[in-house]
Amino acid sequence: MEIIIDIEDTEPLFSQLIKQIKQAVQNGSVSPGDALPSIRQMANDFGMNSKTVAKAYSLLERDSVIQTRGYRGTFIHPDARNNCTVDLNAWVLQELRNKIEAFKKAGVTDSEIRIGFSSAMNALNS
Amino acid sequence: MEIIIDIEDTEPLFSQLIKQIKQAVQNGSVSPGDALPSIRQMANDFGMNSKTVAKAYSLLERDSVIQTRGYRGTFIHPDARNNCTVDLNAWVLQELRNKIEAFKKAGVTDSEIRIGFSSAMNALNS
DNA sequence: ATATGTACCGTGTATACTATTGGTACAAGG
DNA sequence: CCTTGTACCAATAGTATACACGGTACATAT
Repeated sequence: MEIIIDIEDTEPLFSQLIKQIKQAVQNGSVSPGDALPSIRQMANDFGMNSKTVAKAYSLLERDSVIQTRGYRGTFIHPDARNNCTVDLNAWVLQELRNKIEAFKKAGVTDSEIRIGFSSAMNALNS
Repeated sequence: MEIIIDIEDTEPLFSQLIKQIKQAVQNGSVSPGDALPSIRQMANDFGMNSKTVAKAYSLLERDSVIQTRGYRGTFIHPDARNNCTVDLNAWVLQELRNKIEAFKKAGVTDSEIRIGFSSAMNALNS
């Protein structure tokens, strides 16, 4: 598995890491069950903070691309190859587009939509 | 109809204007069919820019609280009393809350939701 | 000429928000 | 003592955007 992190890139580091790992899974560079470097290991190798790697790992686990087994380390998920093609964000995007389109047809202003979105997010966080 | 605009208030001017007019309708200070001051008139009376008043008027017309008849001026909508209780923004808020709640249950991060929202808004504007 | 609402171009400012990153500490286990 | 993953709190910098404002122009009609 070959990973290249470009600090100059505008793309966030954790996002780069996710992409690279998913690519490695799809390339076949890594197989289900393979062990991944630990969070701190990975952080040292690329000069990143361990929190940044942890963020990437937690997102990858949510998507069932990897599996964390606590102190035993992190491994490629059995169904990694399928799961890393599923794009949760694309689903979110589509759903939101439909809603926003409906709002606009009703005459709602962009500003009002944005304000409503902010309110909704705040309401669900407190 | 008595209108009071407070520049010191943090609430936007156009928003204050909308509220006051809706209140006047509900109070009965104005009745359906009554004429409203013209945009420029209203702007002069309160020392506001005419664009600010125009914004308030256009939103009120969208909500069918007032009716603009071009060069003939602006009047209170026949169904103003009912329509000014309908809150379009509340509807938007509720719809978005439902969607966001569904996203969160699926494990989508707040950040990802926000990014998806931005993307959707941009996509529908270009 | 004057008045109506509306549309387009623009400017600036202040604010609020958020993503990213970092540091520290914890429980569980070898 | 070492590792594993994870949770908490904090600071920074950058972005985005809402808001108000200005000017000009148009078609319409008195």
